[in-house]
Amino acid sequence: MELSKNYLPGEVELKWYKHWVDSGYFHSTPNEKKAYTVVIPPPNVTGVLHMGHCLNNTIQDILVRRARMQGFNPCWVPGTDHASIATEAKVVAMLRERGIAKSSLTRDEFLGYAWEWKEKYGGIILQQLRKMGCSLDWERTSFTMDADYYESVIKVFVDLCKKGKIYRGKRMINWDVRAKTALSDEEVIHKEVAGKIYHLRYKLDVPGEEYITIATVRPETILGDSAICVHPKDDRYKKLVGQFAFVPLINRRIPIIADDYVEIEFGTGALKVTPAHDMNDFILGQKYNLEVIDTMNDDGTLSEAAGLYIGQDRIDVRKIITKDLEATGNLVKIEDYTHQVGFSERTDAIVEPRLSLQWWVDMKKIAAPALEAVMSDEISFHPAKFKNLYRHWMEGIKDWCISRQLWWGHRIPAWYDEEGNFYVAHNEAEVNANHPETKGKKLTQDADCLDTWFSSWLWPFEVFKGLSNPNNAEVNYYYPTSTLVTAPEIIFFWVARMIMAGEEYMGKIPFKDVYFTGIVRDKQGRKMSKSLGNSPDLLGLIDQYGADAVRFGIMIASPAGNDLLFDESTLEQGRNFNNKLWNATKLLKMWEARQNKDGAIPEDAQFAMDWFQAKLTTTQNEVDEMLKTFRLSEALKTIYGLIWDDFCSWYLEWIKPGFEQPMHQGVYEKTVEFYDALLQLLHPFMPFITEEIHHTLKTQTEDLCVKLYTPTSKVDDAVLNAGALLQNVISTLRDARNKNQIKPKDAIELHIQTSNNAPYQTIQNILAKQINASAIQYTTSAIGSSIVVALEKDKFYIVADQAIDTASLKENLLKDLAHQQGFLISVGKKLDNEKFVQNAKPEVLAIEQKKKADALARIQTIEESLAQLV
RNA sequence: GGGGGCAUAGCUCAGUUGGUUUAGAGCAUCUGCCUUACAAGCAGAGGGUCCGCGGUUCGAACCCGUGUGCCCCCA
Repeated sequence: MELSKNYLPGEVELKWYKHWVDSGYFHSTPNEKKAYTVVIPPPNVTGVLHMGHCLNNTIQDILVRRARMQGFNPCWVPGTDHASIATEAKVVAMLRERGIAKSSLTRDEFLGYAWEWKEKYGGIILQQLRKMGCSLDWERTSFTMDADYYESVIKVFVDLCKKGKIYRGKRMINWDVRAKTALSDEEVIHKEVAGKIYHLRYKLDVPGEEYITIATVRPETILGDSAICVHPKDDRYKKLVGQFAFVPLINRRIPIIADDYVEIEFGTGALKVTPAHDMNDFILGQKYNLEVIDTMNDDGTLSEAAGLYIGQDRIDVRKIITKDLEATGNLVKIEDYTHQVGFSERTDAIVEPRLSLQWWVDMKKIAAPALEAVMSDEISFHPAKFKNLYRHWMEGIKDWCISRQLWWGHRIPAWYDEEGNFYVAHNEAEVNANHPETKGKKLTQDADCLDTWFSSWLWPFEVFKGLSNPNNAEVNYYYPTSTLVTAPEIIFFWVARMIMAGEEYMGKIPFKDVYFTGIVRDKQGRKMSKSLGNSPDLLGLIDQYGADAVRFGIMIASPAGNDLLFDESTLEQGRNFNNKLWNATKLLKMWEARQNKDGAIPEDAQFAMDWFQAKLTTTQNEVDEMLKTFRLSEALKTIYGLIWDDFCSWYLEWIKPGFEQPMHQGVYEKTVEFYDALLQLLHPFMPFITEEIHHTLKTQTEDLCVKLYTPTSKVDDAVLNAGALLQNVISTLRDARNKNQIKPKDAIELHIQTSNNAPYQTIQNILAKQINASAIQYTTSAIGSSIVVALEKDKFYIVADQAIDTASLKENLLKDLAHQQGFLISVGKKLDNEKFVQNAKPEVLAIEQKKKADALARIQTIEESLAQLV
């Protein structure tokens, strides 16, 4: 079979993914093996694959594939989140394009369109995950609005109400005037905005005093003012406290109060208090029992209560009222002022603080066990630094507003009678049963839906129907899950709440390890986002480089818990690595055709094999350890180095036969075995190419995907050291050749001066091949007209048909000498220090003494070499 | 304003309870090679005030304090 010049990923990837799925390798059912469960952080049903997903799911796939090869029964559950706000926005936009206004539809009609949209466009992302090679169990795809799942969400709501952990309350909330919904704090994005601060004077109802001047960034809200507040220690205003002033334009008489909340230095030191439209003012209003005047409608226009500008948008009103205030002489001045403004994460509308009757989860009542689980390391965070962040948030936790003014989602199971009483139950019949007085009365269900996170917090157990079908065999087998892989930005939205729900409903934590990925940023360190347009087209990249190369590129640059700056050059590196693997395969296939069964395995090849076996085992153990501690990026780097440097650059060159010479069968077969072991180690990271080469090398009885990885035995350190010596000698002599401008094609003669020939004799054939030496001899004295190189305690003389550059040779030796002498001094300082000798551990002392002896020996070798040069 | 994190080579990062050579890797750079798997390659090299200052210690990239700069979360 002729292999192509370069590796071509396209067809290979399609072929193997289909084969894996058809073979049922990704499907899991409970069995006698140990489960390794991962639930995917469900992407929004509206989502398309981006770099964040790519990183996140590559990591999960690495863990899951590794577990599969280690003999676990892995189950990686796919699914999507109904994403109430995002999906509803998409559907509204689609309807608008068709000329249909949401307001013209009934709830059921709208939901009809929404489901239609979901079936047609939703979940594209799940198809895209297949392209990446993700070994998800596709027979278990879940959706947060599946019928059972929906029931469970309702059940949890009713249950928490019964337990008094959900309440209904009027609170200041973040209002999205475009989506006409409340937002949780986490859905508000604060941005710095260049605005203005307006100084306005209010006429005083005090004889002899004319005005008091306040400073505000929101002049349009003065119509809702119900007080002016100053600091009690502010001498400028002391005499005014307890007096009254008039709100300009409408002449409402409001009190002047004092509270140390006010900053004396800020603005004029006098604050207008608008309890209905500012979080802090609301708190002040409650404290001083001030009137709450809600001057805004739910669409951001001014309400009847404002008295003026009714029906006009608050942003337009700001301009108009400024002019009117100027006309009446109430405007003192306008200054530039930069401040934080909240924007809706979904609609980008300026968020308005607004009073509203909403449903809340009393977080203090459910947070304690979830905090304890993480602080006691029952759940481990990787990296651990996120523990602090988590503790801080959990200790200062605030109640969770869970109602959203949307139709797409889980409708709140509360019914109101005409007197405004409300009843929570699974359905209307249950309301009637529990409250006989409601029979025959007209009941109306709450129009709102629950926050999306109120359903996704059940994900780790409800994907196994842990709540809709309690104690079923699957949830008992798969729950708690093993590892959660997610972005640190949703530690509070999702991770913390899943832990709470797990404790509350399963009585068990939902996962043992949480691996926080970094955030994917562009080369300039900016977060990837649609608006910046700096998010690359992932499927295009997969087409261009291959899925394995994309996986490689994103993992190699991805230190645990640190953000990664995405740069396409790492994908190129991944593609080059594919090609390297492919070319090594081509080399082996060439050797396969030229085997020789006669005689024993040559001594130098045997040495190379022993060395690589030891190297492989050592590295396998290192990689095991790294993966156990979630250092995935380091593990990949280690495997990359093992394959490229140790296997390809050293080992294959060492066993390479002369031109068109055969290779001993024993060597060939062992080499194929080595390569297969390397492919297995790499498989979780780069599944496609490894599977392909696994089958190209020879006829296999099983697929690499499910081949069990067996832990390896002990390592022979002596052979590792011998290999390191050989590498060191080769590199040093190649450097000497280079520096003396000996052409690669020109052969040299090498004379070694050493007190112990033995270590060199086993490796001398390889050495000769690697430095292009026609002969290697041993000598007890200096060789004239040669290039001398000092290494350890030994000297090497290179004889070549080449003028010797004594000057550069001398320079190199002197440089080395200076280094060794400097080193000797630093070691000497320690050893001459009595306190060091007294206090240091014996093994540390021994090391220092050996360092000193080695340095002295090396200095002697170098000095002798220098002497010979003159 | 409150909290958390980071600072090591041009870039991205390792550096595992303070001592295994006056700090390592990959990428990038430079030099020489179209050497019979691979120029998407091979061989080799150069490159660092471990952010500044102070302290603890026989010994600090590592521990403590402080300053500076950057990032994130919350208000």
